[in-house]
Amino acid sequence: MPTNKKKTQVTASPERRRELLGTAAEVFAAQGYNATTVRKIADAAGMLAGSLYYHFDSKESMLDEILSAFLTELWEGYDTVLAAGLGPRETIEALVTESFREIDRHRAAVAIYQKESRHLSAQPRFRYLSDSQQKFEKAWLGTLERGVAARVFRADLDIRLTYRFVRDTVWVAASWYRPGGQHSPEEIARQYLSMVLDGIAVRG
Amino acid sequence: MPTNKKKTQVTASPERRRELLGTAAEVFAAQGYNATTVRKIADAAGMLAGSLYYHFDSKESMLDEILSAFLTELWEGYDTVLAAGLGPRETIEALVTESFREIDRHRAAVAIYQKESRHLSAQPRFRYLSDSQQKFEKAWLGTLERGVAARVFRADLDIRLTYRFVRDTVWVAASWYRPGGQHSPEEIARQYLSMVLDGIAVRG
DNA sequence: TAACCTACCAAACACTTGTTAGGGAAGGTT
DNA sequence: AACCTTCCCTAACAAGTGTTTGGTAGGTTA
Repeated sequence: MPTNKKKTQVTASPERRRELLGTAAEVFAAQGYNATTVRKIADAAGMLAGSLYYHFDSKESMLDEILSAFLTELWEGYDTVLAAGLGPRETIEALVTESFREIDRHRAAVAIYQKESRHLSAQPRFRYLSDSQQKFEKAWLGTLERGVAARVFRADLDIRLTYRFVRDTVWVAASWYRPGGQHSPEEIARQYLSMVLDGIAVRG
Repeated sequence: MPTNKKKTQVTASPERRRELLGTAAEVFAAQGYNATTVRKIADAAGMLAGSLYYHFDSKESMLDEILSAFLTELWEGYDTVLAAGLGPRETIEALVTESFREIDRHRAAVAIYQKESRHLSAQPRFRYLSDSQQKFEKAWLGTLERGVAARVFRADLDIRLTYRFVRDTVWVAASWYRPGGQHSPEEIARQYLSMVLDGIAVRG
């Protein structure tokens, strides 16, 4: 018999885990990770604080699971886009669209990631956050550089500034986006791309 | 003799208060408000936790003072711009430039504001955060609408989306901006404006 | 010198925090 | 009927939290 299983995972059902992680993510996103007590999570889930430890072995592991699940799915989509061999502009368009779809699916996780990733990435357990961020930068910055070289993106801008600009414009949307609103993720992506690529000024 | 003074403000010197608020703001910005203990602040200030209460009457009042001081100064600058009677495009340019100057001066406060304002604004004590946000929206959204009417901004974009776009792209900069870097606030503002107004794509 | 003020320390307080241990009810399996 | 599994509760724990109280070294004033 295998003995190295986590004790809390021996009998807990995966569906219930996902359900609880969902409510935990909502509370984390709304109140912030540190301001969220396990009792608040338990309240939102309709149970008592101690009962959470039947499914998870710590508050931190809930956060871990939420973030890593999100990043795993995110990179699935990104890698598909990056492997498609598109041109720079089309790659940016696809990445932005994919990002908004991800915000649509993992709104809470994205919000948490935005608020907490900076000071979490120092912890060894959340090392994968920095790794992801580096991969992220490589993908976006590389695409922008290709675009400048191919003369589809302007060459007179500081490219790192442009990178941060594009990156931020996409992800901060998670702070106000609500699924089921009047705009679909694809529509929001279209408008964002239109602004980033062509600007908001009327062309003279 | 006046008796309605706050007890902790009777003898504390304002200079020392500002000094301590500065280090507190740094710690809040780096670790997050809730994750920051008063002992950490005291450590950073080279004193013991209890000694902070000679200058301030609570941890929350430190946060309050940091945020309200920032917003007061911010609106001083904004109101000057808005009262200048500039055209829509020039108003946007001036607001963005002013914002980056504010980020330069109150980097920590801006970072705190960004992370915490959402869930703080529910508290009655921080009501002024919502007030400020409303004023903010009125100023920016109004200017954008004027610009669309005057045909200097595109009419084919969702204006609320544009507002969020412009607003967010400016303020998230506080999360990566470091004073004394290679770009001055004005230079960063110039490049941001160039991207927002004209886009990053090469004009065909 | 004596009284006073400023700015801090030392030590504790009541409370909240994440977490654990043991138990038990419901329902399925043998 | 006995047993097992799943899922939660009750009740407590130790550590950490913001805050208070009383004291005190050193400078300033009377």
